[in-house]
Amino acid sequence: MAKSKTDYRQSGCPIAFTLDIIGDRWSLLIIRDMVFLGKRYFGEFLESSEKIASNILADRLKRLDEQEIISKKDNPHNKKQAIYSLTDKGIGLLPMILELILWGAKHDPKTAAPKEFIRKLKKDRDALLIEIVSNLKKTSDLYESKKVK
Amino acid sequence: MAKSKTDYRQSGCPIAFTLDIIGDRWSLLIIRDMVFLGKRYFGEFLESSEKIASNILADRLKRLDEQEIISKKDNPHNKKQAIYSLTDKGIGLLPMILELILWGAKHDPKTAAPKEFIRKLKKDRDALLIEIVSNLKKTSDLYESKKVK
DNA sequence: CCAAATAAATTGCATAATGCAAGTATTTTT
DNA sequence: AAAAATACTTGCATTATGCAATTTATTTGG
Repeated sequence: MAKSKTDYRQSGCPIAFTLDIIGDRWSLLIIRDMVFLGKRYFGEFLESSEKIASNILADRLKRLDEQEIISKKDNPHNKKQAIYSLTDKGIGLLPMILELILWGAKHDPKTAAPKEFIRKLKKDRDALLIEIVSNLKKTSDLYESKKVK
Repeated sequence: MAKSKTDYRQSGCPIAFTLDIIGDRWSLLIIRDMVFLGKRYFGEFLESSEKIASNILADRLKRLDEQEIISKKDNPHNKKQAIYSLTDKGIGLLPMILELILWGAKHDPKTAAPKEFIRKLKKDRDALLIEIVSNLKKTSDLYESKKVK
Protein backbone atom coordinates (compact mmCIF):
# COMPACT_ATOMS: atom_id res chain seq x y z
CA MET A 1 0.00 0.00 0.00
CA ALA A 2 1.21 3.49 -0.79
CA LYS A 3 1.84 5.71 2.16
CA SER A 4 -1.56 7.17 2.84
CA LYS A 5 -2.21 10.82 3.17
CA THR A 6 -3.70 10.38 6.58
CA ASP A 7 -0.67 8.67 8.04
CA TYR A 8 1.73 10.71 10.05
CA ARG A 9 -0.42 13.56 11.18
CA GLN A 10 2.68 14.90 12.81
CA SER A 11 1.02 16.79 15.60
CA GLY A 12 3.54 15.47 18.11
CA CYS A 13 0.68 14.09 20.18
CA PRO A 14 1.54 10.60 21.44
CA ILE A 15 -2.08 9.49 21.16
CA ALA A 16 -2.26 10.54 17.51
CA PHE A 17 1.09 8.89 16.89
CA THR A 18 -0.10 5.57 18.32
CA LEU A 19 -3.41 5.76 16.46
CA ASP A 20 -1.58 6.35 13.19
CA ILE A 21 0.24 3.07 13.67
CA ILE A 22 -2.32 0.70 15.18
CA GLY A 23 -5.56 2.71 15.08
CA ASP A 24 -7.35 0.72 12.44
CA ARG A 25 -9.91 -2.03 12.50
CA TRP A 26 -7.53 -4.98 12.24
CA SER A 27 -3.99 -4.46 13.54
CA LEU A 28 -4.79 -5.08 17.19
CA LEU A 29 -6.83 -8.15 16.33
CA ILE A 30 -3.84 -9.67 14.57
CA ILE A 31 -1.75 -8.94 17.63
CA ARG A 32 -4.48 -10.40 19.82
CA ASP A 33 -4.31 -13.63 17.84
CA MET A 34 -0.57 -13.77 18.35
CA VAL A 35 -0.75 -13.08 22.07
CA PHE A 36 -3.77 -15.05 23.16
CA LEU A 37 -4.05 -17.75 20.53
CA GLY A 38 -0.41 -18.25 19.66
CA LYS A 39 -1.02 -17.77 15.94
CA ARG A 40 2.01 -17.44 13.69
CA TYR A 41 1.00 -18.15 10.09
CA PHE A 42 -0.88 -16.21 7.45
CA GLY A 43 -3.49 -18.92 7.17
CA GLU A 44 -4.12 -18.96 10.90
CA PHE A 45 -4.92 -15.25 10.95
CA LEU A 46 -7.36 -15.73 8.08
CA GLU A 47 -9.41 -18.10 10.20
CA SER A 48 -10.27 -15.63 12.97
CA SER A 49 -13.93 -15.22 13.65
CA GLU A 50 -13.92 -11.64 12.41
CA LYS A 51 -13.02 -12.85 8.91
CA ILE A 52 -10.32 -10.52 7.70
CA ALA A 53 -9.87 -10.46 3.92
CA SER A 54 -6.59 -11.87 2.67
CA ASN A 55 -5.51 -8.66 0.91
CA ILE A 56 -6.11 -6.62 4.05
CA LEU A 57 -4.26 -9.19 6.13
CA ALA A 58 -1.28 -9.10 3.77
CA ASP A 59 -1.27 -5.32 3.95
CA ARG A 60 -1.47 -5.18 7.74
CA LEU A 61 1.25 -7.77 8.23
CA LYS A 62 3.48 -5.75 5.94
CA ARG A 63 2.79 -2.51 7.79
CA LEU A 64 3.28 -4.06 11.20
CA ASP A 65 6.55 -5.58 9.99
CA GLU A 66 7.68 -2.20 8.63
CA GLN A 67 6.86 -0.63 11.98
CA GLU A 68 8.81 -3.41 13.69
CA ILE A 69 5.82 -4.40 15.76
CA ILE A 70 5.97 -7.89 14.33
CA SER A 71 8.77 -9.71 12.61
CA LYS A 72 8.59 -12.01 9.61
CA LYS A 73 10.94 -14.94 9.54
CA ASP A 74 11.62 -18.02 7.46
CA ASN A 75 10.19 -21.24 8.70
CA PRO A 76 13.14 -23.64 8.60
CA HIS A 77 10.79 -26.60 8.21
CA ASN A 78 8.53 -25.16 5.56
CA LYS A 79 9.78 -22.71 3.00
CA LYS A 80 6.40 -21.47 1.85
CA GLN A 81 5.14 -20.69 5.32
CA ALA A 82 6.62 -17.58 6.93
CA ILE A 83 6.50 -17.21 10.69
CA TYR A 84 5.20 -13.99 12.16
CA SER A 85 6.02 -13.11 15.74
CA LEU A 86 5.80 -10.13 18.04
CA THR A 87 8.79 -7.91 18.67
CA ASP A 88 9.38 -6.21 22.00
CA LYS A 89 7.82 -3.10 20.53
CA GLY A 90 4.74 -5.15 19.74
CA ILE A 91 4.68 -6.79 23.13
CA GLY A 92 4.71 -3.25 24.53
CA LEU A 93 1.18 -2.84 23.21
CA LEU A 94 -0.11 -5.38 25.69
CA PRO A 95 -0.94 -3.00 28.55
CA MET A 96 -3.10 -1.06 26.12
CA ILE A 97 -4.76 -4.22 24.86
CA LEU A 98 -5.56 -5.29 28.41
CA GLU A 99 -7.35 -1.98 28.91
CA LEU A 100 -9.32 -2.52 25.70
CA ILE A 101 -10.34 -5.90 27.06
CA LEU A 102 -11.45 -4.46 30.40
CA TRP A 103 -13.51 -1.71 28.81
CA GLY A 104 -15.04 -4.03 26.22
CA ALA A 105 -15.88 -6.73 28.73
CA LYS A 106 -17.51 -4.15 30.99
CA HIS A 107 -19.70 -2.56 28.34
CA ASP A 108 -20.58 -5.46 26.06
CA PRO A 109 -23.54 -7.33 27.49
CA LYS A 110 -22.73 -10.24 25.18
CA THR A 111 -19.03 -10.39 25.90
CA ALA A 112 -17.31 -13.74 25.57
CA ALA A 113 -14.39 -12.66 27.74
CA PRO A 114 -13.65 -15.43 30.27
CA LYS A 115 -14.75 -14.35 33.72
CA GLU A 116 -11.68 -15.73 35.39
CA PHE A 117 -9.41 -13.78 33.09
CA ILE A 118 -11.27 -10.53 33.78
CA ARG A 119 -11.19 -11.18 37.50
CA LYS A 120 -7.46 -11.70 37.42
CA LEU A 121 -6.98 -8.64 35.25
CA LYS A 122 -8.92 -6.44 37.66
CA LYS A 123 -7.23 -7.85 40.68
CA ASP A 124 -3.63 -7.67 39.59
CA ARG A 125 -3.03 -6.27 36.16
CA ASP A 126 0.74 -6.17 36.45
CA ALA A 127 1.06 -9.79 37.54
CA LEU A 128 -1.12 -10.96 34.67
CA LEU A 129 0.92 -8.87 32.27
CA ILE A 130 4.15 -10.48 33.41
CA GLU A 131 2.58 -13.91 33.16
CA ILE A 132 1.42 -13.36 29.57
CA VAL A 133 4.71 -11.86 28.46
CA SER A 134 6.82 -14.63 29.92
CA ASN A 135 4.60 -17.20 28.24
CA LEU A 136 5.00 -15.37 24.94
CA LYS A 137 8.77 -15.28 25.14
CA LYS A 138 8.94 -18.93 26.08
CA THR A 139 6.98 -20.17 23.08
CA SER A 140 8.51 -17.76 20.58
CA ASP A 141 11.99 -19.02 21.42
CA LEU A 142 10.97 -22.42 20.11
CA TYR A 143 10.68 -20.95 16.65
CA GLU A 144 13.77 -18.80 16.36
CA SER A 145 15.19 -18.66 12.85
CA LYS A 146 16.59 -16.30 10.27
CA LYS A 147 14.80 -13.11 9.30
CA VAL A 148 13.20 -13.10 5.84
CA LYS A 149 15.00 -10.89 3.31
CA MET B 1 -24.34 8.06 9.14
CA ALA B 2 -26.06 4.82 8.41
CA LYS B 3 -25.02 1.83 10.45
CA SER B 4 -22.04 0.50 8.54
CA LYS B 5 -21.65 -3.09 7.60
CA THR B 6 -18.35 -3.31 9.39
CA ASP B 7 -19.77 -2.23 12.74
CA TYR B 8 -20.66 -4.89 15.21
CA ARG B 9 -18.49 -7.77 14.16
CA GLN B 10 -20.19 -9.72 16.91
CA SER B 11 -17.39 -12.10 17.64
CA GLY B 12 -17.87 -11.61 21.37
CA CYS B 13 -14.24 -10.58 21.67
CA PRO B 14 -13.93 -7.59 24.01
CA ILE B 15 -11.06 -6.17 21.95
CA ALA B 16 -13.09 -6.28 18.74
CA PHE B 17 -16.04 -4.78 20.61
CA THR B 18 -14.00 -1.84 21.84
CA LEU B 19 -12.41 -1.31 18.45
CA ASP B 20 -15.81 -1.23 16.80
CA ILE B 21 -16.76 1.67 19.03
CA ILE B 22 -13.62 3.79 19.32
CA GLY B 23 -11.19 2.14 16.91
CA ASP B 24 -11.11 4.83 14.27
CA ARG B 25 -8.77 7.67 13.50
CA TRP B 26 -10.65 10.40 15.37
CA SER B 27 -12.80 9.31 18.30
CA LEU B 28 -10.01 9.09 20.84
CA LEU B 29 -8.61 12.44 19.72
CA ILE B 30 -11.94 14.09 20.44
CA ILE B 31 -11.92 12.48 23.86
CA ARG B 32 -8.32 13.57 24.35
CA ASP B 33 -9.35 17.17 23.68
CA MET B 34 -12.07 16.89 26.27
CA VAL B 35 -9.84 15.33 28.90
CA PHE B 36 -6.61 17.21 28.49
CA LEU B 37 -7.69 20.49 26.92
CA GLY B 38 -11.11 20.91 28.48
CA LYS B 39 -12.80 21.37 25.11
CA ARG B 40 -16.57 21.37 25.03
CA TYR B 41 -17.78 22.99 21.80
CA PHE B 42 -17.95 21.88 18.20
CA GLY B 43 -15.80 24.79 17.12
CA GLU B 44 -13.11 23.98 19.66
CA PHE B 45 -12.71 20.44 18.35
CA LEU B 46 -12.38 21.80 14.82
CA GLU B 47 -9.30 23.75 15.85
CA SER B 48 -7.18 20.75 16.91
CA SER B 49 -3.85 20.50 15.23
CA GLU B 50 -4.87 17.31 13.40
CA LYS B 51 -7.54 19.28 11.52
CA ILE B 52 -10.60 17.08 11.56
CA ALA B 53 -13.16 17.89 8.86
CA SER B 54 -16.46 19.27 10.12
CA ASN B 55 -18.56 16.49 8.60
CA ILE B 56 -16.41 13.83 10.22
CA LEU B 57 -16.52 15.66 13.52
CA ALA B 58 -20.30 15.90 13.39
CA ASP B 59 -20.49 12.21 12.61
CA ARG B 60 -18.15 11.16 15.41
CA LEU B 61 -19.87 13.35 17.99
CA LYS B 62 -23.16 11.78 17.01
CA ARG B 63 -21.80 8.25 17.28
CA LEU B 64 -20.11 8.90 20.59
CA ASP B 65 -23.33 10.40 21.89
CA GLU B 66 -25.30 7.38 20.68
CA GLN B 67 -22.83 5.12 22.44
CA GLU B 68 -23.21 7.24 25.57
CA ILE B 69 -19.51 7.93 25.70
CA ILE B 70 -20.17 11.64 25.51
CA SER B 71 -23.30 13.59 26.22
CA LYS B 72 -24.70 16.55 24.31
CA LYS B 73 -26.41 19.23 26.33
CA ASP B 74 -27.93 22.66 25.85
CA ASN B 75 -25.80 25.60 26.74
CA PRO B 76 -28.06 27.72 28.96
CA HIS B 77 -26.19 30.86 27.96
CA ASN B 78 -26.01 30.23 24.22
CA LYS B 79 -28.68 28.30 22.43
CA LYS B 80 -26.67 27.75 19.28
CA GLN B 81 -23.70 26.29 21.08
CA ALA B 82 -24.19 22.77 22.43
CA ILE B 83 -21.95 21.50 25.20
CA TYR B 84 -20.32 18.13 24.84
CA SER B 85 -18.99 16.35 27.89
CA LEU B 86 -17.73 12.92 28.84
CA THR B 87 -19.97 10.39 30.52
CA ASP B 88 -18.64 7.92 33.06
CA LYS B 89 -18.47 5.38 30.26
CA GLY B 90 -16.27 7.81 28.35
CA ILE B 91 -14.12 8.57 31.36
CA GLY B 92 -13.63 4.82 31.63
CA LEU B 93 -11.56 5.01 28.45
CA LEU B 94 -8.88 6.97 30.25
CA PRO B 95 -6.73 4.04 31.40
CA MET B 96 -6.54 2.91 27.80
CA ILE B 97 -5.68 6.41 26.62
CA LEU B 98 -2.89 6.64 29.18
CA GLU B 99 -1.41 3.47 27.73
CA LEU B 100 -1.62 4.92 24.22
CA ILE B 101 0.27 7.93 25.51
CA LEU B 102 2.99 5.82 27.10
CA TRP B 103 3.53 3.72 24.01
CA GLY B 104 3.45 6.71 21.67
CA ALA B 105 5.81 8.78 23.79
CA LYS B 106 8.21 5.86 23.98
CA HIS B 107 8.34 5.14 20.26
CA ASP B 108 7.96 8.57 18.69
CA PRO B 109 11.35 10.28 18.53
CA LYS B 110 9.58 13.59 17.92
CA THR B 111 7.00 13.25 20.66
CA ALA B 112 5.67 16.43 22.20
CA ALA B 113 4.49 14.64 25.32
CA PRO B 114 5.57 16.64 28.40
CA LYS B 115 8.38 14.82 30.18
CA GLU B 116 6.96 15.54 33.59
CA PHE B 117 3.63 14.03 32.64
CA ILE B 118 5.28 10.87 31.32
CA ARG B 119 7.42 10.59 34.41
CA LYS B 120 4.38 10.84 36.64
CA LEU B 121 2.51 8.35 34.49
CA LYS B 122 5.29 5.79 34.69
CA LYS B 123 5.78 6.29 38.39
CA ASP B 124 2.20 6.11 39.58
CA ARG B 125 -0.37 5.55 36.91
CA ASP B 126 -3.27 5.08 39.30
CA ALA B 127 -2.62 8.30 41.19
CA LEU B 128 -2.43 10.29 37.97
CA LEU B 129 -5.64 8.67 36.79
CA ILE B 130 -7.45 9.72 39.94
CA GLU B 131 -6.07 13.22 39.65
CA ILE B 132 -7.24 13.63 36.05
CA VAL B 133 -10.68 12.20 36.74
CA SER B 134 -11.30 14.39 39.76
CA ASN B 135 -10.27 17.44 37.77
CA LEU B 136 -12.66 16.43 35.01
CA LYS B 137 -15.62 16.03 37.34
CA LYS B 138 -14.92 19.32 39.02
CA THR B 139 -14.95 21.39 35.85
CA SER B 140 -17.83 19.54 34.20
CA ASP B 141 -20.07 20.30 37.18
CA LEU B 142 -19.74 23.98 36.36
CA TYR B 143 -21.60 23.40 33.13
CA GLU B 144 -24.45 21.15 34.18
CA SER B 145 -27.64 21.74 32.23
CA LYS B 146 -30.46 19.97 30.44
CA LYS B 147 -29.84 17.26 27.88
CA VAL B 148 -30.54 18.21 24.27
CA LYS B 149 -33.62 16.54 22.74
C1' DC C 1 -35.57 45.86 14.41
C1' DC C 2 -32.32 44.57 10.93
C1' DA C 3 -27.81 43.38 9.04
C1' DA C 4 -23.71 41.12 10.01
C1' DA C 5 -21.32 37.70 12.48
C1' DT C 6 -21.07 33.25 14.73
C1' DA C 7 -21.81 28.27 15.43
C1' DA C 8 -23.10 23.86 14.08
C1' DA C 9 -23.92 21.27 10.99
C1' DT C 10 -24.99 19.47 5.89
C1' DT C 11 -24.12 18.76 0.97
C1' DG C 12 -21.71 17.50 -3.26
C1' DC C 13 -18.00 15.69 -5.05
C1' DA C 14 -13.19 13.69 -5.24
C1' DT C 15 -10.01 10.45 -3.24
C1' DA C 16 -8.74 6.62 -0.29
C1' DA C 17 -9.63 2.41 2.28
C1' DT C 18 -12.01 -1.85 2.70
C1' DG C 19 -14.37 -6.08 1.27
C1' DC C 20 -15.07 -9.92 -1.72
C1' DA C 21 -14.26 -13.41 -5.18
C1' DA C 22 -11.19 -15.21 -8.15
C1' DG C 23 -6.62 -15.99 -9.78
C1' DT C 24 -1.41 -16.83 -9.54
C1' DA C 25 3.09 -18.43 -7.96
C1' DT C 26 5.66 -21.35 -5.20
C1' DT C 27 6.35 -25.26 -2.30
C1' DT C 28 5.08 -29.55 -0.33
C1' DT C 29 2.75 -33.89 -0.39
C1' DT C 30 1.22 -38.08 -2.58
C1' DA D 1 4.18 -35.75 -12.23
C1' DA D 2 -0.15 -34.34 -10.37
C1' DA D 3 -2.66 -32.54 -6.57
C1' DA D 4 -2.96 -29.93 -2.53
C1' DA D 5 -1.53 -26.30 0.38
C1' DT D 6 0.03 -21.63 1.36
C1' DA D 7 0.69 -16.94 0.73
C1' DC D 8 -0.26 -13.70 -1.54
C1' DT D 9 -2.20 -10.51 -5.76
C1' DT D 10 -5.69 -8.58 -8.80
C1' DG D 11 -9.97 -6.44 -10.35
C1' DC D 12 -13.86 -4.47 -9.08
C1' DA D 13 -17.71 -2.92 -6.03
C1' DT D 14 -18.80 -0.66 -1.76
C1' DT D 15 -17.88 2.29 2.09
C1' DA D 16 -15.33 5.86 4.54
C1' DT D 17 -12.80 10.05 4.55
C1' DG D 18 -11.44 14.71 3.15
C1' DC D 19 -12.32 19.24 1.41
C1' DA D 20 -14.78 23.34 0.04
C1' DA D 21 -18.88 25.55 -0.15
C1' DT D 22 -23.47 26.13 1.55
C1' DT D 23 -27.33 26.11 4.89
C1' DT D 24 -29.87 26.93 9.16
C1' DA D 25 -30.35 28.92 13.40
C1' DT D 26 -28.91 32.12 16.84
C1' DT D 27 -26.71 36.01 18.65
C1' DT D 28 -24.64 40.49 18.44
C1' DG D 29 -24.00 45.30 17.14
C1' DG D 30 -25.82 49.48 15.12
